[in-house]
Amino acid sequence: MQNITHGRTQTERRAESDTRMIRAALEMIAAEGAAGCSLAKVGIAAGYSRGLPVARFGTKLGLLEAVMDTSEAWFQRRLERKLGDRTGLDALFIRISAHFAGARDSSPAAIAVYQLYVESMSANSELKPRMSAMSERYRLGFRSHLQEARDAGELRDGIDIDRFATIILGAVRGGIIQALVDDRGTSLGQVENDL
Amino acid sequence: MQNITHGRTQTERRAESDTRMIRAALEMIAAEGAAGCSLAKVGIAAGYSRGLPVARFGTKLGLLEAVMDTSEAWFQRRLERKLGDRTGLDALFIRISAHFAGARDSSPAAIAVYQLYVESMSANSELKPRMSAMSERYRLGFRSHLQEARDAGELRDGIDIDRFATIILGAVRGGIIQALVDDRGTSLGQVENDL
DNA sequence: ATTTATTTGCTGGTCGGTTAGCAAGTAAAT
DNA sequence: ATTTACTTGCTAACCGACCAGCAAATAAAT
Repeated sequence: MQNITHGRTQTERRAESDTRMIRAALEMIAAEGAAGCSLAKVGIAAGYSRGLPVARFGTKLGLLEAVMDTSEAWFQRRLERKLGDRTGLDALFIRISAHFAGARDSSPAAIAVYQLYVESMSANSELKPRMSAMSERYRLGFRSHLQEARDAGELRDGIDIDRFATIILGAVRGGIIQALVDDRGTSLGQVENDL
Repeated sequence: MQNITHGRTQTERRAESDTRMIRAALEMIAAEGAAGCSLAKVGIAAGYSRGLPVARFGTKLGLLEAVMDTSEAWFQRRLERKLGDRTGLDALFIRISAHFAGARDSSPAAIAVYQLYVESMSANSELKPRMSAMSERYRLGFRSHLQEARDAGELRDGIDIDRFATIILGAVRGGIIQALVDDRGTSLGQVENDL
């Protein structure tokens, strides 16, 4: 292909408009919730027309799922980079820290995911199975480190690692949500330290 | 007043329509979130016209605040009845349990409050100060029991009761939200036990 | 290499439905 | 009779979604 002056390939165009719309949706969800993130506004905010998001994602649920895809991939990359090859309690703390970090530096992706998560509590029930799956994945992440820790003798006996993983995930989420409501990160580091 | 046949007093009429509308709003918020709770639908669901909620609460925010008033009062009564005159760790556990209990028996009031709480994370920012205040009140509730416990020597030294209260509240809320998303109360009792 | 055909990215008009809120009216209590 | 509870008619704004069609990119034909 020549790509002489300003002509981009169709694939490039599509990729750019996709990422720009997802980014716009991310910020809109983080700022105003899923309800405040309308298809039309996303298109305009991304620099296109109000019709494009529906042409691309089909329906609003489609847009939200694309948002989830992107955000989860983002967090996963970030987490794996931080984890390296650590295991056990060491890895556990890093994993906890990664959850807090996403919210602390106010990454729209992290906030948007939390927003969608809590909204799936009742509304947007179509996202609920996806959110349950995500929770279970997170929980298993904690659980695997607890397992490693127990195998390595880092954990005192008589600890139900399934329960413990659930509690950790709950506490982490509760702390983050609290910090997001009580105006963005006053005591995030504090909570993070005591776990 | 005579109240001869079937005529109720104006105050009674008003009180009944008020409570019926609040109750309808409560259930609607618990089921579909604040966005899905429209003024018109509340009026109809309460057995009146679509216009009454506006006539009574003025604006949607007014309705939501009335909902919060009712729910907080409801929880407060319930809590005080359960607490009795207990103090210290004893009271702490009861207070924790009270939070879980509200969600476990699927009381619309409790669920609606959680819904509004998490939604205030970004949307409906007009409710945010109110939610912050509520959080602080809850946190101080836990803190006071921790204080009593420390004074009574029930607590080991070197514990920052402010931090600890924050963590407890976060963990409780995280656990409840988790249970509400992951389909209503599988592991609520579990989480409750381990605190 | 140039023209033609086809696909694809993108726009904007439009429709049906829902929303919050106001204003004017009716019914009921005082 | 007058105040108060409640209903109904209405408006303007917004929503998700469908659609016809333009323009740029790609493929096929010459």
